[in-house]
Amino acid sequence: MRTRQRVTILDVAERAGVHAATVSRALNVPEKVAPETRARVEQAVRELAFVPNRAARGLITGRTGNIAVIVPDITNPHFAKLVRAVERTARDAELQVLLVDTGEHPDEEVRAVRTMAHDVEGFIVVSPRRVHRELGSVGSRPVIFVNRPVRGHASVLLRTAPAVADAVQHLESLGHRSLAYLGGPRGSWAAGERRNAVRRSGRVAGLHVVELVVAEPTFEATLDVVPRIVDCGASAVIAFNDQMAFGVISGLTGQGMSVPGDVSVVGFDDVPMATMVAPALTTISLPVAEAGALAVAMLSEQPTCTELRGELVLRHSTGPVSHR
Amino acid sequence: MRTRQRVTILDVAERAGVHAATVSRALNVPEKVAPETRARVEQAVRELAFVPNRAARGLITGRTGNIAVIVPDITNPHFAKLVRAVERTARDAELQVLLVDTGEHPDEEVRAVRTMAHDVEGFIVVSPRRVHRELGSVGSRPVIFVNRPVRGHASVLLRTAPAVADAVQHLESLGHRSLAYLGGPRGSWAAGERRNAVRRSGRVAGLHVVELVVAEPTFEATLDVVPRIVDCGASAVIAFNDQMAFGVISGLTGQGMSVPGDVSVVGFDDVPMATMVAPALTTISLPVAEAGALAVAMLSEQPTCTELRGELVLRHSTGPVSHR
DNA sequence: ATGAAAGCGCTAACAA
DNA sequence: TTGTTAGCGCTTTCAT
Repeated sequence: MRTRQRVTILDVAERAGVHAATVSRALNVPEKVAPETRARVEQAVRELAFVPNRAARGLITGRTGNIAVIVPDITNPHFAKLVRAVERTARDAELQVLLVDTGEHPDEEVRAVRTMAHDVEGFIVVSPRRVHRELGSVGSRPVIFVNRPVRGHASVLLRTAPAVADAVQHLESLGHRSLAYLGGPRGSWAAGERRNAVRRSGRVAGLHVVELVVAEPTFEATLDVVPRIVDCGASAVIAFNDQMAFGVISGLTGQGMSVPGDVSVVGFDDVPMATMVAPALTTISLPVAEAGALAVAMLSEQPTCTELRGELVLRHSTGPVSHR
Repeated sequence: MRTRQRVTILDVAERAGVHAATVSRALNVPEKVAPETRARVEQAVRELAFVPNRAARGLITGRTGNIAVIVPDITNPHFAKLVRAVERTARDAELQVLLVDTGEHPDEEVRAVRTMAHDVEGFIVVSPRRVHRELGSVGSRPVIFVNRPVRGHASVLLRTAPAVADAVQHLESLGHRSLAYLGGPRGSWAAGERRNAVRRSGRVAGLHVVELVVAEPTFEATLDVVPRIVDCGASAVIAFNDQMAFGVISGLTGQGMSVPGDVSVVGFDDVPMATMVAPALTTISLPVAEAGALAVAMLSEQPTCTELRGELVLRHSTGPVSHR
């Protein structure tokens, strides 16, 4: 027992004394309707508080007015920031956004793209891990990948190499000669890019770089690896993300060491908490909001691969090397 | 130039050698179609990877398969957690979720409810601030309010009174006699509920309670108010949320005071960072995920007002009063 | 148990 | 410039 829509284009047409098609034109191609008629239609629309049914419109035009954004975990401030930018930009373009949180589960991405293909004009997929090969080819809808280059598809990449070079340079100038790098998850494009950047910059700056593997890119998992940082004798640490950097600081201070007194720490992302902890975190800030806005814009353009770059933000978790 | 949908119910019908109506039945009311026919249809569906067009279906049934969730700021971990629960629960019910981030802007709520009424089966509105009176009455779609009771509408409320009583009791037993309460935003239901709870519990426990007003419920704004905490001589602080509690800790330690050595601090929400800071934050944890799941379920029920309760989580930002 | 036909609300050819 | 008509993909009476 469905209730019919309250006010349709026919009601507006009747009230304005014109045909439904004229109402449609007045709304979509106003320049093709006489000013006077248009005014009558517009008034009727206002009086009846008419809102066009997007589903009906989409059925014939193929344009649904929706886009989908697929993220691994909306609870992560990094992704939340991106989604926020996407939503804002989309709204300005009169698009609605469907959110999918995959819970880091790649299969869920495929399912979502499959089932939502009819309902959206495009997908923005943030998929740190390797994507299902099927993903790109499902449906005729454009897919923009964030931080993941995919052959034949558009993507926006957040490059950190220059900022990493700055960070390493910064540490070198503070007298550090040995650096530990805590890597990100295997298969993550960002993890690869950052690792390469650290290696290369370390070589250029003449620093000794020790790479440490962490089970998960989380605060807790990082705690476990802190003893190994101490063992390897590095006086500075770069961590794959801010949560991990917090873990390093927490673990170190828990052992009676001081940051940046004994060890300097650098993160990636610049999450809000970076300014709230003591010491405030030196980190590489990523233009996530720009990336989100850009992704929405790219939905209606030729597929390209665009790059944005992060930058080093100096705060108080880095300082001169200690000579003990 | 629209591209027609690749595979429609007609394609399936043709392949299965039946009428489109039969395919529709096989999919929606399988018991009304012969087992053998059903099997043929199901196979055709699989072979063609047919996915029904929800817009077309919704046009006739009135059920769009979408719900909308409206939050003030997805970037806030508190709301992100709720949205995540909503999305998960919705997916299990084969619903898609449209996300709206109002940026704390009440007008945006009204706009969203207006324009999306056709596209969704219901709204979940998280609106700490007072809602536009118009909001509830727009459209025939159900609206579930989170942390905001609205006459004639369903809501799910997160009660903290019992947990607050526990917290105050806890502080009292640690020897505290004077307590500062940092309130939340005016007009927020949660702010009112928490303030009343603190007042009442303070009275019951025989504590002196000083209420302090903070311009915004943020880390930065809280920093400004820290001197007044020190002035009023309270040995314990309860803050409206965890960000503010972090601000108190940061401001206090910045002045050379220690937490919990000199002052004990309690927050609300139990955001992930609560366990990552030093000292780990004693806070009142809210069942946000449950609230989100419940809200989705309530969408298809009679409007009621359900209450969930938070609970005190003891960590290390509270301790015995110092006698100096 | 299945088919035929109408129609949800809207847009887009084509006429007038 | 406006009206007429057809039809997007699907469900749902009503027949059979």
